[in-house]
Amino acid sequence: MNNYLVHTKVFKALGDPKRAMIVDMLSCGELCACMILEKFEMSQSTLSHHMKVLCGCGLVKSREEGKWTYYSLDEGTISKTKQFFCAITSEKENCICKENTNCCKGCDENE
Amino acid sequence: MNNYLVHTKVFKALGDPKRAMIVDMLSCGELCACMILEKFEMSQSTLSHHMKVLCGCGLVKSREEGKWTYYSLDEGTISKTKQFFCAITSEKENCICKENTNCCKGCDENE
DNA sequence: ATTTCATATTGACATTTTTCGATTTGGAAC
DNA sequence: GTTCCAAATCGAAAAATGTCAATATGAAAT
Repeated sequence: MNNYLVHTKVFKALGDPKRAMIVDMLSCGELCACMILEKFEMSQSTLSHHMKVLCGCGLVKSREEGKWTYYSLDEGTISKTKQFFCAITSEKENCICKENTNCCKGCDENE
Repeated sequence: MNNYLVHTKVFKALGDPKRAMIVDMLSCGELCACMILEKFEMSQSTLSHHMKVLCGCGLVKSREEGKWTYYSLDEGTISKTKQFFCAITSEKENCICKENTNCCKGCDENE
């Protein structure tokens, strides 16, 4: 009935245009932080923060190699998020709209 | 190359678990504000604010009837958002990762 | 016209987010 | 072991967000 939090974290991450652009960039394959930074007008620490948000929600994976960090999309999270998006936007048997009154009270507090 | 803002606004709206739940509820058909309010532990003014955010990004439509306001999902926005999500997460010919350096500077300022 | 009821708006406050410059960490190259 | 460089973390400031109580709006019923 819950774990909305897990999926909405992904949406929140994609809710920032710069992060959505970073995801777009990574769609063709992994890139190191410095490559991404080159394309944007933002400080290195800000980029690092955005990457942390993207990794934190599971949308992006990171891989260290020497002094470089390579980022790439996590296909598992992507397909789960698509499923979730479809689920909440399409009619279904066991919809929460059919549950008892107050079913949603407190559903969003960490799992 | 841009209008990321239009779509990320939808993600931002879905980035709040309560709003995602509201969308889920509306997936089976329109509901009036009081019906939605019944299911949640939040004040009436807070709900009204959340509905404004959902309508503001185009995900939800509102219809007034007497003193009631009915809300329903906007299928057009839903399918456009799905398309956008697929676009930024899958490899493509004209990906921004292939564009010139600094292509993304300022792309996110209102269109 | 008054009252009632559903919803929107306002004003305030606490929390979260975005951003930066400065500093730290840790691998590579010298 | 120093130096150099990529990236992460820290600390702080500004902006945005979530929330509520109080008030306003506006349609319906009396």
